[in-house]
Amino acid sequence: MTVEKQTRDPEQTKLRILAAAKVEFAQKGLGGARVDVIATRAKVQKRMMYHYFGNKEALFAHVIEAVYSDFRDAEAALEIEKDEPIVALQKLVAFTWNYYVDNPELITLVNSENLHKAQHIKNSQALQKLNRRFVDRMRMLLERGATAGIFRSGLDPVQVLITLSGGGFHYLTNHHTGEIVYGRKLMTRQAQAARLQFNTETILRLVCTAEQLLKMEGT
Amino acid sequence: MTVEKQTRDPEQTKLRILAAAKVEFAQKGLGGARVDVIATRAKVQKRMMYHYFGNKEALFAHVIEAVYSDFRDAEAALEIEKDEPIVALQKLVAFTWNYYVDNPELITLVNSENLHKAQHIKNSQALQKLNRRFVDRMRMLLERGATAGIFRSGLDPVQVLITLSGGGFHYLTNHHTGEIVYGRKLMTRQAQAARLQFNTETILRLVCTAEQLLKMEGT
DNA sequence: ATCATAAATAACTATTTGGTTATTTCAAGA
DNA sequence: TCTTGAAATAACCAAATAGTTATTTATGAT
Repeated sequence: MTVEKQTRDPEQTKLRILAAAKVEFAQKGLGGARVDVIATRAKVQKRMMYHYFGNKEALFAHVIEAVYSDFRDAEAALEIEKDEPIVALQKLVAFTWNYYVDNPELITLVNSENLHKAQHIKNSQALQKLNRRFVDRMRMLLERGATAGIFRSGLDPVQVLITLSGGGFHYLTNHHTGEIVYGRKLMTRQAQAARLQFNTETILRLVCTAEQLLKMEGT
Repeated sequence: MTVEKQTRDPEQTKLRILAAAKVEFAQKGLGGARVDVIATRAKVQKRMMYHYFGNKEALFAHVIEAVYSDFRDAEAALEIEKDEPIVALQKLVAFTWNYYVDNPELITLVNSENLHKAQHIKNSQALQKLNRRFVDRMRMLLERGATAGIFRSGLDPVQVLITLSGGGFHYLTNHHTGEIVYGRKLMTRQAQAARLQFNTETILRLVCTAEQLLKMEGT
């Protein structure tokens, strides 16, 4: 029987630390997270975390940046510019919602980063570039729709994006207090499906012209 | 000159602790908040906090409950049932937005409570009662509008409320990362006014019938 | 083979932190 | 006015916590 020898693998070690940190930071926030817990969960000596990442906050910054950039990469892969405007919008709303549902850490991590005034990503050039393209994609989509006469013209892509993401993000991030405030379960399969549908409707009604809405109500 | 003698005032002491706790919890979250900081800021011996509130988490629970119930009280005082539906809705959107802007602690406290799965308010009867009435007010408003033929019928008041509050809450809670994501200032006076206007528009387009929207575009 | 370097381990520490013990002081009701 | 319970103070403590020092060990290049 082989004694478990300490195989050296810096890449794997870094990834394990990052993965464990993501879970811990997402669960407790930056302030509530414990480096010992991260080390234990990563099955790594705490010292290695300091070796590879410097300190707790720098580790947090790494996690945030990775999580954000994964999100944008996935969104870019949708290639909504290839769909007709309404379908593209529906796809984007659904994608955003499903991504939040499938990656609940994203939400609590973003909240934690905001509690700290976004100081950990403030100077990330990589994120700024990713995000500029993200806004541009929405701008172009809105322009295509307006040219086709189905979207209102003059819509601010940033406002639309905030409303679009907020319709999912806000629901999910506050679902615990929400269940008390609204007196109903919010995370059942049906409730989730209902929210996605409602949010899709909200965005379409926001973006489409009144004439287009009348036309669609017929179907 | 009078030596500052220790005047006894339990009510004032409790209020000072509560006020200091609200600031500290809002600023750092439950996990990041420090009881020593709260005591210092309240100009109170730390022991008094334990005397009146038991422990850190119980104090947090008190803060959350107070903040929530202040919010609902203020909303109830609007008496939107006295206005015609569209005006009532506009008032409610504006009130909600302005309340968030004027009480930024509310937002971070709610986020923190959600990170802890709402366990501190889970059993509050008082909040449940307040909130049931809150949902009822929206339900009645939607019914009034539908009867008048200006709102769509069959709208779920909970979905509308979540979208309405989310349009403000999400914008404000994530404005730090938002400024990086969207590459623009989000908290200038103009940006704030623009967001309120946009959110009002979003809710009206969501709730009004297409015919009503066409009619309103004329003006 | 050996050597230099980075990876991994183990034990330690200064400080912080939530919470407590022990004591004094005020003020209202008998 | 005296007494009693609550309000306030001060000093203390054990556990937790982020970060370090010191040392060993595997591995790839020479």
